[in-house]
Amino acid sequence: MNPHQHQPHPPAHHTATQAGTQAGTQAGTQAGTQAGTQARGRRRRATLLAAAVALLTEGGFAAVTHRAVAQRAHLPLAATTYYFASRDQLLAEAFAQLVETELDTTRAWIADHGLTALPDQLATADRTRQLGLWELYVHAGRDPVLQQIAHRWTDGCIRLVADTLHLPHTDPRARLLYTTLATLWLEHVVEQRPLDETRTLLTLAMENALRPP
Amino acid sequence: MNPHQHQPHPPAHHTATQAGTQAGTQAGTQAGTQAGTQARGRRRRATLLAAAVALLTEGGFAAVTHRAVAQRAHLPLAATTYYFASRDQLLAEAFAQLVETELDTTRAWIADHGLTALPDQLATADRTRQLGLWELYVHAGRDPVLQQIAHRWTDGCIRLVADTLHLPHTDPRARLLYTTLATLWLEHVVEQRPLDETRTLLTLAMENALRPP
DNA sequence: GATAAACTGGCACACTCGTACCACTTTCAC
DNA sequence: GTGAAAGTGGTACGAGTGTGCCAGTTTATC
Repeated sequence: MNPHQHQPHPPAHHTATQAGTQAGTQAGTQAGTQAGTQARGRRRRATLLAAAVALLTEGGFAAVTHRAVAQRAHLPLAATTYYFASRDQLLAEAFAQLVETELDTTRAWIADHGLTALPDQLATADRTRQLGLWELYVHAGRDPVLQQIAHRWTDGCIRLVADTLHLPHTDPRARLLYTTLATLWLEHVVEQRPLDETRTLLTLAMENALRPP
Repeated sequence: MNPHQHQPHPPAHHTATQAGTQAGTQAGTQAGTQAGTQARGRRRRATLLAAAVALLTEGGFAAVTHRAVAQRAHLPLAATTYYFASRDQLLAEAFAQLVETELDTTRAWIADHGLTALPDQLATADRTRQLGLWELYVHAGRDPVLQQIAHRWTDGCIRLVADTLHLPHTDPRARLLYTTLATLWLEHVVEQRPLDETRTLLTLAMENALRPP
């Protein structure tokens, strides 16, 4: 029986990414059941999601089709509609996961190398992956659910900058530095501008942001 | 006879936007001929382009299909493939035109209201239009031709900021201010963040950028 | 007028897409 | 065990896509 016939979605196979979307829909049904069977199902779902992220990374979200995802995950086509209510939901979760991974990666990188070395991370990082990320970010403007994730992403980045500079999360200096950072990053990803320029501008922006008012 | 069968593209019905793509392809053939016939053709091409821009504006570039463009322009389907070698070319020219229009609009607005009032323009402006614009900007990262247009767009914006501040085009202060501006703009378009915050941040960024080093 | 080129518009091919459908097997609670 | 629920996978439908094709018409040049 396909669970999407009349209900939004059954299993709790998700990371804490789309909490707001379906919290509170008849919480009683999923009480004691679904424990053993779903171990494998959960794995399958994760495989599909990973495949979606990979495809997104390589070809933008136009590449994330049910068939492509299924093939990539070595699973039958119908598995995609079984574990995800629609393509939109698949995309949303892929976006959320991508954002989370990206934030973690960057956080670790900054902890190791410092903020000024960020341009070097740009050079190293997977450009097409970030292209997909930004693609989804802009696309998020057309979809309320995605918009929420996009907002969280920005907030995460701002917090990241603030933490690195040992500033409070709401400090406008961190906020402003992030805006510069974001554009430089986006321009690097889209236009592939020379790295030297980016490096220079970033240092300048940091000096600017950190000198006393 | 369809001109796209074996040649890239025949008529010179284009604004000076994609100069690099087909300059120098047998310049002799289009000498004295094609002057009167093409008046109407040129108009049709422009109509199609306008339709493409409109669709882009409303539904992102997923909405720009041959059929949709043709219907919107009240022209037969085949006209789209006659005047544009492919959908990609249509998108590229639509992007170029959108960029040009947007730059002009913003220039005029700044001339009238000043740079600090830019957030108000954001509030007024057509959000979905700019969503389409940014969509194409990011998408440009995957296509060399579009990438070039994207680059020109950024340069145009930077120049715009520099001119407004009466700074030389290469002044890093203008460059940096633009980066902040761009992110605030993008965030407004995608995330619909509160306008007050944007206003405050912009003023802060301007003070920051303009005070002496 | 005649000839060639530019242009027109209807049509269909070959394809991909999201998703519904359904017979089937596995797992779990009793 | 037995029956219900969860999970599986093959298939097909209907819609929409880019684009090629081609018999026509209009226009420009001679």
